[in-house]
Amino acid sequence: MQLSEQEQIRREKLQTLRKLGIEPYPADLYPINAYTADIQQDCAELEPKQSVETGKYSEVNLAGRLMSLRVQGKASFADIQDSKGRIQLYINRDEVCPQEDKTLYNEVFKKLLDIGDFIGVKGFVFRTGMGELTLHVKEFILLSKSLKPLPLPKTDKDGNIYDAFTDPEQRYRQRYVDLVVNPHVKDAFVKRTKLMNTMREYLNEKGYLEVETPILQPLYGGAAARPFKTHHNTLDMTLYLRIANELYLKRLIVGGFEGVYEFSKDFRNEGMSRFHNPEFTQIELYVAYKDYEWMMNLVEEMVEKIAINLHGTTEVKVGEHIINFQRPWKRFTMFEAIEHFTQIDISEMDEAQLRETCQKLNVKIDESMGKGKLIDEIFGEHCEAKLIQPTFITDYPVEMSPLAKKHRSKEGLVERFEAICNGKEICNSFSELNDPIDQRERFQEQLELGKRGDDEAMVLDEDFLRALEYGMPPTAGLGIGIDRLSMIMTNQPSIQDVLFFPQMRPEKKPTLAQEADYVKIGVRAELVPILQKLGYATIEALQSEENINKLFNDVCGTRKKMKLNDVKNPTKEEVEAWLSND
RNA sequence: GAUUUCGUAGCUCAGCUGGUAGAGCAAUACACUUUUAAUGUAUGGGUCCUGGGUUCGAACCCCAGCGAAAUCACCA
Repeated sequence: MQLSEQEQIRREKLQTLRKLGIEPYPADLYPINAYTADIQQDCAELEPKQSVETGKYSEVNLAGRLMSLRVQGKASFADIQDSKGRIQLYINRDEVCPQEDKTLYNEVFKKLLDIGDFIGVKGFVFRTGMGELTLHVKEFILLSKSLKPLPLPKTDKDGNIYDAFTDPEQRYRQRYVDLVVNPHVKDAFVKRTKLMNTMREYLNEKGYLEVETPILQPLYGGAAARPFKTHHNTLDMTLYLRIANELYLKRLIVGGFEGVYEFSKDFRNEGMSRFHNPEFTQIELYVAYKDYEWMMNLVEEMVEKIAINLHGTTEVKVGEHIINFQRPWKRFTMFEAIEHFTQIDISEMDEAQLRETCQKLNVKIDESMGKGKLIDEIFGEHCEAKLIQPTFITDYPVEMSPLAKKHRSKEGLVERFEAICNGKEICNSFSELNDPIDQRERFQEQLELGKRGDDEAMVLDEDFLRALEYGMPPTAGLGIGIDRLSMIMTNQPSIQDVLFFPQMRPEKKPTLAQEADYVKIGVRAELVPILQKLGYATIEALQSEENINKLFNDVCGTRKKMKLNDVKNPTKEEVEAWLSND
């Protein structure tokens, strides 16, 4: 691998440090007694030019990454960044080097440290004449040397950011760098975890059990989606990565648990977009003896609580909108919503009339779509995006909800709701179908849809039906997309901003030849850097060079250019030998 | 999967009509004891994404490929 000039310089510094008897990667632990953010908070009242003389902040031990270095002769300023924030350091030559020998300051600090290095510092807190809260350093130690330069955004006093590290590809591929140089990125992830913790606490308090169910499933089910397929060697059988855990959690309700939930990584083999990652997280919750009306109240309460825990208020800014999660949320039946946005009442229509309506409304349809799918398309096309404030949509057509219980009073519908927020579904819930005979028929209808060409139709799960036949109590079920909800709660426009490591195409690695590969065809090891410099990164590239004279001249010229005076030029016969293929 | 846009130094980006590759930050050297986007002076740093083509000459025009983003389709 060709190193950039800056990377080479840092490697040389590494050697110089070792020569000075300083280990750049020491093994000992480093004791810490304070964090930058706490100092900023606790010493906010300190006046300019005043120091903390007693207590914790008169003897601070901090550790973190060096993020800025402003050398000013015998004194220097630097910024250190730890897990909680940043603080300025003041380093005076004669204080860190009280003896004659000033190497530690002049050489180690000024020349051998780089931005990105981890250091530990000891000192006291004071405020400079310029008003900056600062740690006056008495001692420092290198904890870990950084060999690659960080992309370094700068912020001026008005808060304008320059040279920000913004390229999405690099940010997602090298999230570690993104997190170091873009502090707000960290914030979104902290909020995401807080969101999940809020849910967990809320559900635990109600006495529901957090459980784990299989990710590798012999039959995938519980949702309409294409799965990932894998293979188990010993059993010699196909397994699927789960697309949902619904059917397993319901088996647990059959088994006698009153409430179970799982934060479940699910996998769907479909397109990617800023709303879709192949693996994503859902929470699913099932509670016995409840119905979907009850579940709606739970969702409202839980999500309102999340907003308050994360933001201290029910109002959350999302893009252009302020979304208010305060209870109660608006409720629409699906037919009401469609009528509200299109002025068309479709509640009494048959399939043919629905097709006609779709055409009138410019909704794209195809032959495989049944009645339920048609209604869903109209809703998706004309209603969903317009629902910004959290809204419950209730009572879905039975055809698109094969696991939901038939509506207690409305023919052709099921007891199901979704919560829509910022134009996107954030949860899906229903009174669970617990009539095993009805459930079998619904699976069979799915098989029919599959035959009509719907490649996301569900498969029939005999074991699940057997479980239902033993009896499942009336149950309310819920699924909430954690990633989607996190996007809203942290005001991020893309799912990749709430996933640490979003799925990406593999980085293309040019298959660079190793030194040994060059040596194998007769190149002296000391000449390898020259060939790499010339751009012959692979043996093939080298051997496909037809002009021996040119190669010979280039090598000799480059040797001179790189000032490799100790390296002997190859003879022309030598060069010729590299290119002969044997 | 389709369309559009983008790919130039470690980072952010200029680069005119095709004519020797540029800036700021970062790096290196020197100066500087409270600076803060520190400053001043000097220096080094490039597979212009890859491969073809057109041309006397390509970062620039054409074709193909790779990667990314946005929009759309499928989906949560």
